[in-house]
Amino acid sequence: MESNQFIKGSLTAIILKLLEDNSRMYGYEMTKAVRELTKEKMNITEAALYPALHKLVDEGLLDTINEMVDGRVRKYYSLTKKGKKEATTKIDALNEAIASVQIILNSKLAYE
Amino acid sequence: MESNQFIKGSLTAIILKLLEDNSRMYGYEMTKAVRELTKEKMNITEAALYPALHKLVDEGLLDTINEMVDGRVRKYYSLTKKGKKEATTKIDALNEAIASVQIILNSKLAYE
DNA sequence: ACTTAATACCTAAATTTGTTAGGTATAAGC
DNA sequence: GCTTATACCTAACAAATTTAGGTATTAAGT
Repeated sequence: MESNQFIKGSLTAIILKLLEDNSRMYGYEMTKAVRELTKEKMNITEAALYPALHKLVDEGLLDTINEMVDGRVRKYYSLTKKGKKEATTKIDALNEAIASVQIILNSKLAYE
Repeated sequence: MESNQFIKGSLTAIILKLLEDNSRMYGYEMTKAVRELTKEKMNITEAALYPALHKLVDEGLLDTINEMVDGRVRKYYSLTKKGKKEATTKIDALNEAIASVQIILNSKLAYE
């Protein structure tokens, strides 16, 4: 997995989508989920993920609950009410952006 | 057009795709082409475009030729041999990245 | 007992990329 | 003479991600 440079800015939407479908997840679980779902094609690094999660908490889009599991702390994230609205907005926006990119990528663009 | 934050990193691939289809284009023309093709949904600002073009020239992926048209200089860009190879690679990579994002965005992801 | 892999959290410095906010200059339309 | 469109550009800043670590527990292998 050389690079993720193509999905810059989409990380937030991906996090929100995961939490829209799962009600609660913890960070490490998200990285595994994305790797498995995309068959190792996409890897969300923890160094990118954790700051992104903290920012979403600061913005009031996510809540957290700590739970002890097997002697380790897990920090579960879930969408706030505001987060649920934002999830819809951000996911729609990303889908539209992708649609635009695909117009460019997947057509013969003899311009003018 | 509030923001392009979703397409970060894809600008290079878009430039290469435009030049793959058109053999030569100038910067201002690229911005117009993308706006028109995406029906104003995507806007590539000149401030993002020109530095990106210069970088691709520095990397040996693009050649330039200046031409006088109506008393103004136009700088036409075209793919070098190396640029043609990179175009294929980068476009494929972006398509795969998009496919991965779509797996996440467009399915019920009850994980675990 | 020791080491490695997996789980689970995290940060800091540096880089990359893009935005914001300009600047220059010519041509065309009113 | 003023505005819009064409056509190039840069510099300062902000945002997002990468690189490169760190800490700590549990499970598995030797």
